[in-house]
Amino acid sequence: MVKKAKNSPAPPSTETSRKMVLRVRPPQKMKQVEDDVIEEPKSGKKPKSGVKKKAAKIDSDKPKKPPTAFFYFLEDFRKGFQEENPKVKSMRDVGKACGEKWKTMSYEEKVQYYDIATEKRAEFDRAMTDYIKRKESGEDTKPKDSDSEYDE
DNA sequence: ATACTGATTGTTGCC
DNA sequence: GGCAACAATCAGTAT
Repeated sequence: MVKKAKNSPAPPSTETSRKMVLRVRPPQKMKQVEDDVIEEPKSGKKPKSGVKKKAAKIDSDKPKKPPTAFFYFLEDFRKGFQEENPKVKSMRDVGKACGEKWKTMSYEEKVQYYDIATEKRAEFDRAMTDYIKRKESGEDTKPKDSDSEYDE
């Protein structure tokens, strides 16, 4: 008996029809106004599969995708894992262990993280809207406060 | 020394 | 319905 492999992680009633406007990739080719332009500071690596380009992410203004429930679980799991496995080095090993345990977790246990992720997504949605609004409003990134250009 | 990789699952958007 | 790509993290590896 291999136990029911299908855990059926189907939330009874949490998020089903959530028409979130989380647009990670603009489907339509916008004007693509190269204002700030995505100028890769590096050799010009663009995100392919397994994207992980760190360093010099100028898009600090752009709200990135919020971590999923699994990621939140990872954060917590990582701490405990490192304590019991100080020899473990990076997330690779932890991730595997975490993923394994994640599958063994019950929905009730996972739902906690799901809830967090859901909230984060909502917040992200708002952040994105605000970001877009701000951008359309005319991205006024002027770190120069004080220094009144107008002489009063 | 710096940039990138790998591994995990979830979420999301388009075709 | 399914795929592709991206989200964090961190040590290790490659140039």
